[in-house]
Amino acid sequence: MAMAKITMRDVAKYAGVSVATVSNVLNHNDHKTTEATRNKVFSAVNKLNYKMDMTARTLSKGKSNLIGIFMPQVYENNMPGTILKENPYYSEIISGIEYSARMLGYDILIACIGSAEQAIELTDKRMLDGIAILGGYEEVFWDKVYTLEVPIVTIDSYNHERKGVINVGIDDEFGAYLATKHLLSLGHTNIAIGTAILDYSPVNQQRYKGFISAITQEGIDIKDCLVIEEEVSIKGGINVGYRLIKDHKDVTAIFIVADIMAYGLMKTLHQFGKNVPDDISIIGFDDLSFSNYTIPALTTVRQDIYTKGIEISKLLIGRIEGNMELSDSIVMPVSVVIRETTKQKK
Amino acid sequence: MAMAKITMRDVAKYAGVSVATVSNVLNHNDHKTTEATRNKVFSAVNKLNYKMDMTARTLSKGKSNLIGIFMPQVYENNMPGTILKENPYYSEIISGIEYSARMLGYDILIACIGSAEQAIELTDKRMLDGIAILGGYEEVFWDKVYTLEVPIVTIDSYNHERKGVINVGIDDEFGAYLATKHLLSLGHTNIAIGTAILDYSPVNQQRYKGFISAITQEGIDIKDCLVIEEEVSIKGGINVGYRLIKDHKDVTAIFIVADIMAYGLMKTLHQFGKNVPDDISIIGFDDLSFSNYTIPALTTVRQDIYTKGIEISKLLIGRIEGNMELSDSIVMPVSVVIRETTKQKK
DNA sequence: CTGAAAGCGCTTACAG
DNA sequence: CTGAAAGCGCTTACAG
Repeated sequence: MAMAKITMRDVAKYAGVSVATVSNVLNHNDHKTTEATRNKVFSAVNKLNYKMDMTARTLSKGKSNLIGIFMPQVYENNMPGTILKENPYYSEIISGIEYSARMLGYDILIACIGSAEQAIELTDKRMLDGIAILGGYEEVFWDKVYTLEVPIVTIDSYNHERKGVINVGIDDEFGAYLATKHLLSLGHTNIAIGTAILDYSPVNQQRYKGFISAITQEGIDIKDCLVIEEEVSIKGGINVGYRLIKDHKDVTAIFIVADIMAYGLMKTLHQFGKNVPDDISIIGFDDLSFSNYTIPALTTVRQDIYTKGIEISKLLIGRIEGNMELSDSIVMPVSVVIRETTKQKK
Repeated sequence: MAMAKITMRDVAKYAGVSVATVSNVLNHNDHKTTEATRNKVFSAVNKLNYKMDMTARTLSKGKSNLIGIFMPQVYENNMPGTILKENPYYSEIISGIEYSARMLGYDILIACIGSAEQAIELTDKRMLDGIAILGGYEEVFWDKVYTLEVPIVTIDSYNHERKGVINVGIDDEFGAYLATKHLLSLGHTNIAIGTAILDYSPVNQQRYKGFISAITQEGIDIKDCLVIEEEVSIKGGINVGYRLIKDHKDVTAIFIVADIMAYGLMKTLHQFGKNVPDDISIIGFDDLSFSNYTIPALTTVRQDIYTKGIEISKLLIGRIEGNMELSDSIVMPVSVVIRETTKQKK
């Protein structure tokens, strides 16, 4: 039953040429072959339904055409999980990375990693041509990962420059500024911010800066603004809600740094009988595809997550292939999309 | 800068043994080596920080320890996307597959595929040891894919048996039966079902059967029940809502076959000023992690998606490794979780 | 332009 | 128990 595998040898024999020539034809080293030879080879390939063995090619070229997408292994309720499962942001971005990589001739290996060592090991043992790293990690993680000699692209990182790593990010500060401006323009003055733990999140430090600029620019004392730091997840958003309800009945608007947190926040506010946006206006960040469908629909800062994924592959592969023009870090645009969770202050 | 790669040769030399012996030690062919030899080898491995080159190993063993997760390439608004991005069901299941595979020593390659040929090509060229196929496809797709000689596990398939392929599924019929029973127990008699296009979805044919059983058992004429067929997505759910609003003001409860559709349905009903559950009760299917946080929280049929992913890897790898005891198709349990979208009929 | 040969880093009979 | 050698299916100088 198991048919013998068709190799280049078979193709070579069938076409009446050498294995080296088949290789040259298939690798489009056209200056090394004549058209007649190429035709013979291609027709043999079709006839025999030959498929290149990427494993052999990888071993011999030292290049796998495989890129790794690494993301943090997380635990909730003691169950191992992944950021993939927790936050649709990652599904959307991976979707873009995969599509674009495939178009460029690369396959995707995904893995959740608990340490830099795991990332390094996988990269080495699978001979990955490059890796994209999703999620936030501590400084020491990056120090280790950066010893890898393959191209790396980080996403939303703020400390890549020192190592010459490429990053695909957005203007977090400006996005937060716009969000806060929007709240301000609606007449709100008692505005809170719901954010990730700032000490651990450079991204959110940027967003907080944007928040401060807008607030300060309006002549409001930033010290009067409530800052609530919680985990970036639905549960984190729920907690933001509790803390808001508990002591701060005077807050009329909140900028919350992730749509996923906004979902949790809305849930808590609803539980406590608060109406959004009548009692409190909310603006999120990300514009996850679901945000258009919450009730009420979430006003948020939009970033084009899928396109971000596409750019990640383009840059990473650009660098892998030595195309340095394509290999600079990029900052993608943000904009606010106004839906139903923000409203003029009463 | 680029350090020379450490290979088995280096380890062998350092340990003062042959490459074959290193290989035997590392592959735990313990009956072929003495403890003393093993110790020498392991300490050389540590000393040199040797990492097995999986590419070489794959080529030589014909086994990659790589498994493929394939899912459909979809398009929305002419943009290429993936089911990953559209439906959290897939993120959750992939999360489980990845975790379990990793624990068992396998890595994961993901790819969106537009045809059976792509699946076959990837499997061949990457020498995948086995594949998990997510999503629904036409008969002809399966006919082609089943020519592959590696183990395959399908998810929620109803036509795998003829080919001896393993499947991980749930009791769709029973789940739907329970859902409908729940609605019935609340006094509803005019119950609709929102489903995928039945002709294309064996899974939903099963669910429809469960719906029919419950309805019929109650003495209600199934012909009086509204059946609305739409795509499984938020947009599909929105359309279910439109169609429900348009002509069927007498329906007081609906069973909708996917939580993701329920989200869209709730959105439409809200837009038209219908209150859930006061005006209409909704029960979904899946229990996506977000379903606990919709407003109101969604009553639904729970399946443990993450665990399903874990089982998929276990079965697939079990079969890859020839452990046939572990290799039967399994049907995982379902249960209804009552939250806030269903209510006693007024 | 084409081919013979060595090499990529492993594994696996086979001899000893 | 250990090692020399062939082989997995490619690519890549090198000769011709």
